[in-house]
Amino acid sequence: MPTTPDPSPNPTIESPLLAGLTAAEASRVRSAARQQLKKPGGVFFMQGDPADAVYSIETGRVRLSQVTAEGQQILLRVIGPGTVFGAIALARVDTYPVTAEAAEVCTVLVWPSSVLMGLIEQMPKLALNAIQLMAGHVQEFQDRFREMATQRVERRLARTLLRLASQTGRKTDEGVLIDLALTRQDLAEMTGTTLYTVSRILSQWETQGLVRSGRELVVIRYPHGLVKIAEDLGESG
Amino acid sequence: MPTTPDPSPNPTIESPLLAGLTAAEASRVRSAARQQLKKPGGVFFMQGDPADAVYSIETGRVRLSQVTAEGQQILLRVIGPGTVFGAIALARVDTYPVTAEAAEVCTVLVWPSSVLMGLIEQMPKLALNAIQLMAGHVQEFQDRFREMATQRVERRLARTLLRLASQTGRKTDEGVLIDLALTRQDLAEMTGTTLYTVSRILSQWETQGLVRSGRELVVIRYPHGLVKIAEDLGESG
DNA sequence: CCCGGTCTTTGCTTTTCCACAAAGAAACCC
DNA sequence: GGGTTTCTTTGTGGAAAAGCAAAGACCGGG
Repeated sequence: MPTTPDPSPNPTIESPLLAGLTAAEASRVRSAARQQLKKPGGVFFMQGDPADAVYSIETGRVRLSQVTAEGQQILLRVIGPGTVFGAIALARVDTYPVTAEAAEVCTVLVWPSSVLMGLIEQMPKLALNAIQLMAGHVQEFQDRFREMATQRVERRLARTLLRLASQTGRKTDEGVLIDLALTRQDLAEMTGTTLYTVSRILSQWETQGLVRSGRELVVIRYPHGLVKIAEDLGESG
Repeated sequence: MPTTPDPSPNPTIESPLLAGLTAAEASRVRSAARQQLKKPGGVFFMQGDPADAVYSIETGRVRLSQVTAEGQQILLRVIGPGTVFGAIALARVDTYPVTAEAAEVCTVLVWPSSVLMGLIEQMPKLALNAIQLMAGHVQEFQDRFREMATQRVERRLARTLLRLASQTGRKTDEGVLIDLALTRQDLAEMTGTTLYTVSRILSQWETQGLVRSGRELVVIRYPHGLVKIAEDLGESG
């Protein structure tokens, strides 16, 4: 998708919250945040905690998960640098609906939501950025809801892997490596199935040469094959 | 759920977009909208149309649906007076991801998104309302995604009916009538299943005395029974 | 009042996927 | 390196739900 070239000479990924702000505004917003460091497994907030801060990832990956009333866990997303999370705190919602935990060593920016709301009142652009962010999430989950409602496991798994590959994939000479330690259980929780089914499907794909998989490892050797499954081009495509 | 009493002496339901604004501000925002009338089946916008306006329902019900690449349709929600839709237009998204169509005779307020964005720059409160709105949608679809990922059809259908009942239910001496013409196909599309399965489950519930169902009709005779299924209190509850 | 369309039900078959069990493989930790 | 833990694979059985077909029910229009 070469829609926009990447003009950023900056090695740090800019938070989308700050997009389009003047340098002065951006630095003002940034300086209103404090920086926070977490070790792998460290928890930013738990589902049910009071929602009082908004986060933006500088480095590392964060897992967002949810536990159902019956105790089943699902993994909503795994997000990386430049991604904002906890933005729900801007909506006077009382508690976070998800748990956010560091998958790796992470540094993040944290804004107390009252502070950020104050800034929003002074910088409409910031408000529109926040709206845009939220809108993106609405779309993502609408899409994933539809996917869950209409599609079989195999296709959903293909999509999950492709999504992960686009977010966190690293090209190697063998193919695209999902550069993130995910167990079969994790993949199952993201896809809405069981670890057994994930394992079976990966095995099958492996014999077809589409992927190579191992312990907490998936390499997509032939992305087009997965795309074909994900989009059901069938036998003819 | 008698959490909040209804203090509004106003017969018209206030758009949540205007919540907390001063009367002057509210009327200014309202007067920036034009009113639009649609007959049943009339389309506000189609999935894929340029997203250039935000809507708020005054009267009537609106169906929001989506068609997958493979042509399968799903019904995302059926919304009523006071509900805002098309708010995605605030996010510089190019096209609407859903189709909005009148389920009944509808009157709505319409803001061109550029106008509303201009107002947002002047009224931070309006921005926060929009954010809140979006956040609610994110939550809803996260929840429904999780529901789809973890729960069986029967329970999902129970939840769908309870959700509909709370939004659009009308108490009768027989029970709670879902006051909206929905076919089995519609219910299936909302629940993520097939019309056959919906029909079977409703039949089963009917023999148990939980509901009465007919052509485009469902009456919940014993809501607690559905809640039990929805929450899986099992045999013991 | 009959006809045609839409909606619903129900029986049967097939597919998909889950659930459990058990064994194998890789990583970890003294 | 032995033992433990965690992760993965694979076999088997069974439940849930989809898909298909056909008949019945309801509705509206001429």
